[in-house]
Amino acid sequence: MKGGEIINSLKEKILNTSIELFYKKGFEATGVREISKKAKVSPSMINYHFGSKKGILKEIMELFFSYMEEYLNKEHVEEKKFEERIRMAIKSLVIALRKNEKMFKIIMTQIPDDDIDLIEYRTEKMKKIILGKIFLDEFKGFNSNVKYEIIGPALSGMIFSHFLLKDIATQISGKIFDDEFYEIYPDYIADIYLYGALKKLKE
Amino acid sequence: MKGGEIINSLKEKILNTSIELFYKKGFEATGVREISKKAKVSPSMINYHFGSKKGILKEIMELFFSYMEEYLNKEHVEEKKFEERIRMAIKSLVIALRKNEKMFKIIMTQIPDDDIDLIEYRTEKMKKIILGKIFLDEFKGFNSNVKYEIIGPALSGMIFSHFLLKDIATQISGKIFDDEFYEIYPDYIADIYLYGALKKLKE
DNA sequence: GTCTATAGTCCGATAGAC
DNA sequence: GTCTATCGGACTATAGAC
Repeated sequence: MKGGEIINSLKEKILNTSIELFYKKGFEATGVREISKKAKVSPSMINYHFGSKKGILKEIMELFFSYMEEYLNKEHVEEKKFEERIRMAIKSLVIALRKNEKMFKIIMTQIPDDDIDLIEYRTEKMKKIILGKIFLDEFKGFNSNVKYEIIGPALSGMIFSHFLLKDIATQISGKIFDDEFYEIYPDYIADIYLYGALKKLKE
Repeated sequence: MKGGEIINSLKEKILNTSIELFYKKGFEATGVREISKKAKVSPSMINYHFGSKKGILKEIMELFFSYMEEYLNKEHVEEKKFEERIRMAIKSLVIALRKNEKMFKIIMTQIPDDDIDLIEYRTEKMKKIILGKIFLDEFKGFNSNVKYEIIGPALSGMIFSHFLLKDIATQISGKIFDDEFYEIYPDYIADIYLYGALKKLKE
């Protein structure tokens, strides 16, 4: 499971099936019987391998965040200038989220808000990714009265909402998001964010 | 219920309690017993007034969309120029969503994806709000090769994600979104969208 | 219109055999 | 490590009295 080892194939089957079902139907709407039936294992295997249904959620979070940290650490953006750093940060974030979009949606929308452990774990990890690694560091060179609690979330909002609202966007517009789309998407977002829609529209 | 009439106080109690619970815990995680207990009515009143638990969801959608349509129809932006129209559209959308942020989050994240009727109803109404009323009309004056399926969602993404991820944003940043915040928020979003973050940072 | 009582189903978790 | 069988409780919806 960790780092691509192939151990415990049954556990992986449960995990992958759970990701599909939690993504499509939601955590609460998915029963352990449904997971075990679709994964072709016994229901008791869920409790044996994960302790409880919530235990699956915990492992999904660990898998997602360990992937994200590893992926985003690979990038060396320190030596680039501001525009280029923002552009690269957007590109790598889009790639990383696209590879894990089901887990991302589950983690952002399906964690029960009364499970303090899971909520705190998510908060800590998201803080590391959003504040530490990607956005706030980039703004340190600037000394203005800009509200960072708007300008940062404005960027992450453009990206996050795409992955969270993908299905609804497809229902509304009919647009399907394929490889061709994701090739131009990060640069478009970067352009709008850095230079605005007006420049984009008039060019 | 419609247009502020005060009829059927028990039905309203159930509806308001449901909005609170669906927002906080999610639709599936909330039981009819819990709603009825908190609203201090009998569980059978839910089926009497709404037919089923899903019936509450349907009424929440109708309430939200009738409010949004009424509110957004009040604005007369046709005579303004592009920048001003975008700015006003953002402001009225933010005000309308803030007034109904709980219903909005429920509608965007809690509709069961296998309930075709509810999904289609949401799609039709969202299309009317997003495509027809607010964004796409604004771009008709431009003849460029700009991808509207990016530039439109980029704007709605900045706004929608704020309301969908508010709680997580507060957990991460500690920031609380008060009246003061919402006074500057729409213009900030408009500035970033129209002219970009770089201009904002350097001014 | 509102209640109590309950029917009928499904839930997550576990005991115990292999 | 994997299975079958089952416990105890919670679920939504409804019947029927008032």
